[in-house]
Amino acid sequence: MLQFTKSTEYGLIGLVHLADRRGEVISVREIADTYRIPRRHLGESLKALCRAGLLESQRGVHGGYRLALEPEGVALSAVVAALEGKPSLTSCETEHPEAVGCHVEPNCPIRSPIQRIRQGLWRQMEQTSLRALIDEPLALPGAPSPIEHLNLFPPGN
Amino acid sequence: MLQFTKSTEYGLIGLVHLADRRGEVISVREIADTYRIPRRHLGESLKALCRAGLLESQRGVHGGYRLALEPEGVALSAVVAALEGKPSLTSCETEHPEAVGCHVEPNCPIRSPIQRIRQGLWRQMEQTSLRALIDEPLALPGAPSPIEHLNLFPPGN
DNA sequence: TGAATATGGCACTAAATGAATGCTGTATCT
DNA sequence: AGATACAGCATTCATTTAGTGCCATATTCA
Repeated sequence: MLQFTKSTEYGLIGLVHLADRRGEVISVREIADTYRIPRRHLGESLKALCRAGLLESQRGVHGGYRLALEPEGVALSAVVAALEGKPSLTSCETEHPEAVGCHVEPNCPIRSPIQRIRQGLWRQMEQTSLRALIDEPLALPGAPSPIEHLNLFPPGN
Repeated sequence: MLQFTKSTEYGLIGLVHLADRRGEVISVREIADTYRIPRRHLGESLKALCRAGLLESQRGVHGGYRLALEPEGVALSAVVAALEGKPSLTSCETEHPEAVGCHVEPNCPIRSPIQRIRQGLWRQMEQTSLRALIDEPLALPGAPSPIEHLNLFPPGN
């Protein structure tokens, strides 16, 4: 499904919590207890964000994490990239489609359109900062011309 | 992962193929053979799109499917909704979070922000028509103010 | 200095999801 | 009547994800 993983979800919870108390070093234990999410899993997410340079860690008794950047400088895309990789949307969007056995090429009619869709979604995440996540209604992009909506959500679903 | 399912992928391939030869009734066999994708799986996708009202079917020897609407009237969101449901992005975005055991509420700091993200992505898919998929570079939404990109794709990934 | 507590890194198991196909029925054309 | 194609549902198998185990290293404090 078109859905974030738990790793990303936990990572975002952690980031928002750390942004709220910026400057402080906060332990995984505290964050996990606050939101009652799996401590170890949250830990793995924050470790990854640390490796990605979005967090700074401090070991030892009063250790924990803190933001390495201003909330304005952290893109949602960077969080997702660190925790689940850049999305491909379709399987043939790999670097070497043949290698994974994509037989559709060169006839595939959606390869390039879907790549554009992915790029659009990705760009939107690049333009969404941690700060926007925290305190503002998501600034929706200027609307392209609307299309007719027929049977958008038919009863069967 | 943030990725379409094969069902959606196959459905989009079928839709684009049908849009290319609009008005004609084309069989699953022909489409599957053209792109060398699993016939049965493609069939299930087109069945679902038919139930959703995006396609019309004709049974019998020269049966098959054709578009029920103009390509301008088919939103990407409708296709995704028919084939994999409206995305939730996070598990707590259900109608009754308590029922699925979301303990994070009411402390969850990302519930509302992530809902906005989902809505933004969804809106973008609502504004992307089948026609746009076929023949135009994806009209990217007017860019919100860009943010600094630091460590967007660090080496670790 | 040694116990306690925190992150760092890797690996593993179990549950959930997705991909693909099997089976039976119905409609249509020749 | 027989062949072909969609309709609907179920089932099997593979992949992905969620969660945890284990051990090492760093830091604080008694």
